[in-house]
Amino acid sequence: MSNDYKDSLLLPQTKFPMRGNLGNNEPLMQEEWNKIKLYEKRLAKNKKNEEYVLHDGPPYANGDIHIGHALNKVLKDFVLRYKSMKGYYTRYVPGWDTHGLPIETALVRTKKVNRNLIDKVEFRKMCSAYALEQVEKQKVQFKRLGILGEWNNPYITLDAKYEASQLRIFANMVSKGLIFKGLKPIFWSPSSETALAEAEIEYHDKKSPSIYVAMDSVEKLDIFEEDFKYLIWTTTPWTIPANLAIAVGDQIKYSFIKVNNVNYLVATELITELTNILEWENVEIIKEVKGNKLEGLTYKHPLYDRISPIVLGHHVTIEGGTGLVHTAPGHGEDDFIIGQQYGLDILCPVDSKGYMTAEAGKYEGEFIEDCNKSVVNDLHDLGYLLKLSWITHSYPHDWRTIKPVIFRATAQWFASIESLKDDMLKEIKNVTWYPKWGELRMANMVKDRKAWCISRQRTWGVPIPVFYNEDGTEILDKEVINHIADIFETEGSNAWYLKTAKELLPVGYTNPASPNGVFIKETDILDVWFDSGTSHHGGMKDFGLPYPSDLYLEGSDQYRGWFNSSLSTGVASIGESPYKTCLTHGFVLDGDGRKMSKSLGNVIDPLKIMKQSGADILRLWVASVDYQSDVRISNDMMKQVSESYRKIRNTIRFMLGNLFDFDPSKNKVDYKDLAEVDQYLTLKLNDLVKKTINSYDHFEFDTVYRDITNFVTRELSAFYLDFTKDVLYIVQANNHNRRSIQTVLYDTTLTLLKLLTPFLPHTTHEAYLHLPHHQYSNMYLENMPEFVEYGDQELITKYDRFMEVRDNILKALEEARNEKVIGKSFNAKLTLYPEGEVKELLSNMNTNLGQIFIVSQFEIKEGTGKYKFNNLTIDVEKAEGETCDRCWQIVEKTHNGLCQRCENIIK
RNA sequence: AGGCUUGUAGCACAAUGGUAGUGCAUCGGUCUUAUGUGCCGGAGGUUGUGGGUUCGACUCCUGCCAAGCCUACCA
Repeated sequence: MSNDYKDSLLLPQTKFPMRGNLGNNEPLMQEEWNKIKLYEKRLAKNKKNEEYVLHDGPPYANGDIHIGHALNKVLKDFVLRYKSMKGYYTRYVPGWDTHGLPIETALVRTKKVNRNLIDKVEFRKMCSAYALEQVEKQKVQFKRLGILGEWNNPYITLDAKYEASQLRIFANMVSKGLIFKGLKPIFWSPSSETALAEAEIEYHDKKSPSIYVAMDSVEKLDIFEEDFKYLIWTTTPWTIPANLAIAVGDQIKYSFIKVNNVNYLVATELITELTNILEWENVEIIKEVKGNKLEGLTYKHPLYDRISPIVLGHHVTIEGGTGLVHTAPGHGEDDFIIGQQYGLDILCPVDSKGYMTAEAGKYEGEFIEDCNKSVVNDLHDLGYLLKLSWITHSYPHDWRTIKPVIFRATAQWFASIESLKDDMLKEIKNVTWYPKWGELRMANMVKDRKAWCISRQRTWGVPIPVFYNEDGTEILDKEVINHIADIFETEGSNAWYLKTAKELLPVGYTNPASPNGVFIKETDILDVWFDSGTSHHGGMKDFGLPYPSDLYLEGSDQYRGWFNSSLSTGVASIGESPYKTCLTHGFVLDGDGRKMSKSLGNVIDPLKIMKQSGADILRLWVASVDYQSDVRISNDMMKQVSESYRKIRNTIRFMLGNLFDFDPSKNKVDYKDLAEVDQYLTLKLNDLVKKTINSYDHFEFDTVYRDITNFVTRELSAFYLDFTKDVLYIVQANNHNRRSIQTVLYDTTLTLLKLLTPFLPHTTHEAYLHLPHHQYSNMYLENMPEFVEYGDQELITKYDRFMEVRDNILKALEEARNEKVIGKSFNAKLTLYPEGEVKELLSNMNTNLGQIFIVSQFEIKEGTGKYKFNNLTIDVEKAEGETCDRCWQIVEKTHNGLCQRCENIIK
């Protein structure tokens, strides 16, 4: 019986299971890593080496992590693990962004907190507790991904130390004159008397008056020497008192038209529409003029004795209205920007409750809705109103009171960007950007940037540490702010609310503008982008990490966000970008390339994937995609990645199995003594190392993934591991050929485990523990393999060519199989008839070719065979003879069922 | 509307301006000494689309379409 000899074979033996069961095993492994302090161990190993710092961008502490977080953190772990295994001293301090509106609203929603009734400090304490809960939750989820770092020593923007650090940057910027106060229109809710953030706005339909108003031109023009009126349209008549300009589009064509002996100027393309709406008859088009010719002309305000200019506005369109836009810088974002450009006042004759102020003249005291009526009536009486109708349109409302909101200019704090721009642009050039277009995108963004509004009328954040004097002037004093920073550092920012101004100011502080020693505290807080934007200090320098960091790695939305705010504050305070390299990843879309959303039901949950398939599967997906553009994820893709994972895992398992009796310290064969094909494999592996290290260095993880999987499938599984079985299983344990092959397998296994550890840290560690005579207690303590100069390029060239010839031979064997000449290749007798270059090649092959082709009988002869290829013809016949019960080769004659080779071995 | 980006086989990715390839999936075959495994082979493409430059375009230019990020707009 053939089975009798099975025990005499050296079949693979390993306890490394075929299935990973990652969902269950990974958490146990992570616990173990935590217990043995793996992160610290690796750091200690690199202690004396060069430092490499990836500074973590803080995720917002709210909700479960989503697939985008997973992509981000996994990519970071790839970099960190790779760099660590390269020997760099690579600390990783994770961070969290914990202030801001979403947490305020989460409390209001989930904990039913009534903001109007609760004490400010009490509310802030609740926010803090909630944020820290979220941090802990996300921490667990991030760790589940297999990310190593200082999870017990993170930077959190609500920490007292962090807040203090942030204020010191603010103080620094104050001392450089970069912080100033100005007016800016923002969403304002008269019903709740508060500023609103965009997130607190709901859009509802609202019925509004729609009015067309004619305003008298002051000048007559060379090209049109008659009086005329500028025609504007608005749905907010109450803003007419604040009108300070009319905006036109510079490329839009306008026409002077005559209707019932009155001349109007309107956009040419809107004449027909307006004729209908205004029920005009006999419209006479007189002259056309381009918008840019109108700039600088003036008109009379219809209600006041005021002359205002015609200005150019990029926002002006001909999609509706008249093509001339009523402009009130105190009541609209664009109006405001144009106002800035033209040096207009920011007139805002409306108080916090929505009543007109004295600046509105006769309308003082009227609520805006009433003012609408008054203004319309007056315009009508004065003959400036051409039409009043009512329209229903989508309009912003206060999400709580469901009452309409208005745009209202209010005093805000700004950080000057203008004076930093040149330095920022210079720094952008010095940063290395991945992908390359990042530089362009960033530069464009910075060029367009206006002053940064850093104040928010909220509660949950870092207070702006400014006091007001008795005369209303603000105290912008570096020393004072640093003093506040010191207080925050020990007491936290609640001190701002718990202490009086006197207690907060330095002892004995006086100011000429406050002769009675009375000071008022600012109530605004800092924009959360200022929080996270200063993390290069609070989360980096303060942790003993160098400035600038080596790498920032975030999603492409952060060009506008964190990269930008960090660069601003970095250049402002240090004069240098906080990052040397900036690497961005795309967004995760569904299988069809569409954005994920709850309503579409196409959201993929990383926690679920990890539970079902494992973090290593998720990580391998990250490795497999071109993350620098947008990436897709779908169940099909996860299936594909799982297949790929199984291939890798099983190949490693097979190699481990064939190393069960291999001790490198005793059995290792020197390179020069390896069989030729074993040398070839060593060289191919060496090439893989070179390519892979290079790809890792350039953050090209998908190339690493592809090169490795190709190597595993082609070089190993389909070639080397297939034919070497005839040696590994059959010959004596200590046979030189066998040890030679095992040397390659050992080298290959260890090298692959090393190269794969950034991607599959759980799997490689598990496999490593099953690798006989491994050196360290943990895979992660190994270093990356290094490229070796063997100087044997000729051997590679020769074998690469041979592999092409091999393809032909395999084809011939396949055809013979289709013709039922043979089944498995061991049944075959293979005869080659090479010519020319192939003949030369084969004669140079210093190896057992029959073994490589896994045939029982092999010959090279002169002549012509049945299967024809370039410079090679081939015959495949059924091998005649008897099958050896042990090695299954067909030989001419067996003794007791064994071939000569096996008989010798058994003895 | 503007800035930036992406579009190659079912999927993931390649291709100094020079015959469109690799892996996975699929289909067919084969082994059972890697067995929830291995090996071999086949099929699969007007490179989103219309123009242009060129002897020659996946590659360069341009219009359009689709998708994504960020701005802005809705008076």
